[in-house]
Amino acid sequence: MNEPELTQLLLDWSTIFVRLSMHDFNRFARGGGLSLAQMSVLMHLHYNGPREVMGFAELMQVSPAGASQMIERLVQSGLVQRIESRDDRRVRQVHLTEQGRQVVLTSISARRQWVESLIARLPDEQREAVGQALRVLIDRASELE
Amino acid sequence: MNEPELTQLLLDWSTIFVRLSMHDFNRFARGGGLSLAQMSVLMHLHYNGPREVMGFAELMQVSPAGASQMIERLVQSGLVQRIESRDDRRVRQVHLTEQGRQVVLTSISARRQWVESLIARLPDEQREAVGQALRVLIDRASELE
DNA sequence: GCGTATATTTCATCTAACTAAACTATCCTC
DNA sequence: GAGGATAGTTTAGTTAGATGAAATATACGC
Repeated sequence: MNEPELTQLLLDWSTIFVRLSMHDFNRFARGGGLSLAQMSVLMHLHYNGPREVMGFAELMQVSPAGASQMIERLVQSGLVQRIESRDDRRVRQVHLTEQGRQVVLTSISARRQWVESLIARLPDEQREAVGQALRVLIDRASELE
Repeated sequence: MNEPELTQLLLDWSTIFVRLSMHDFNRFARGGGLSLAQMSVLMHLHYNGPREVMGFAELMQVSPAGASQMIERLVQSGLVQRIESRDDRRVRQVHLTEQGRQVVLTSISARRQWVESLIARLPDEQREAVGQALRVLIDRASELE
């Protein structure tokens, strides 16, 4: 199998994944009283770890003022907390609170459900191969950045 | 390999995928002058096809009024168009315009880039197995809904 | 120490996004 | 064809999200 074919297969899979995931994302964000932008911040914190306020400004392509206020609203809601950096006291690291983490995990658990039911449909004789393939992808992806 | 192990592997891969994709999403949305909510609508249209205004209200968990206004702003920007349904003249199907489609494709092309560079890192002897595994996942996933 | 650069916040202000309620147009049922 | 249900829009009013400009606190270079 050549590279373009393989690339296309992985993109096809990505399409399916995005289609299934996006619905959950909207549902849990708004269902929990959060805007998409707020949920996006929480997801970033979950997947990429704590980040400075300026980091969010760059990440979300907004002004420092905008980022500061976005974080402030999330602090007010009890979903994140700001922790002063010891190295540089101008900087504040934004962390998920336990409550914030729960919001993210609830949303992600919806994904777990469809992933489980997908795995359950795999024929026994193909499980080993799928497992190996996923391991390879995960290993190689970790070298990407 | 048992189901829980396999589920975990697929979730691990999902985590990597989301982490890599989310950055592009923010960057292209705001870089193109769109809010996350607007980009989300365009993505939905791309991945799931045309949809009625009421469909968006349910999907995004907003009131019919909110959905109507959101679509109106996108129409004003030239990214989507409303087409009256022939069957039921109360209904208007929302479609991507060519311009809207380009916005989505530009954002998605960022993913193509990292997918290509990931595939390029796969050892030759594992390509066949990865290709097979992806085909299996894609086939089974299409049975999910 | 002094001047400059950086991280963040605050303020005034504008637009986006949302809701409830009232309204229009169309469909469906009996 | 009258009455009620459904799809969507409009309006008035609220909150979130954005900006630029000014303020504060801290760090860094010389």
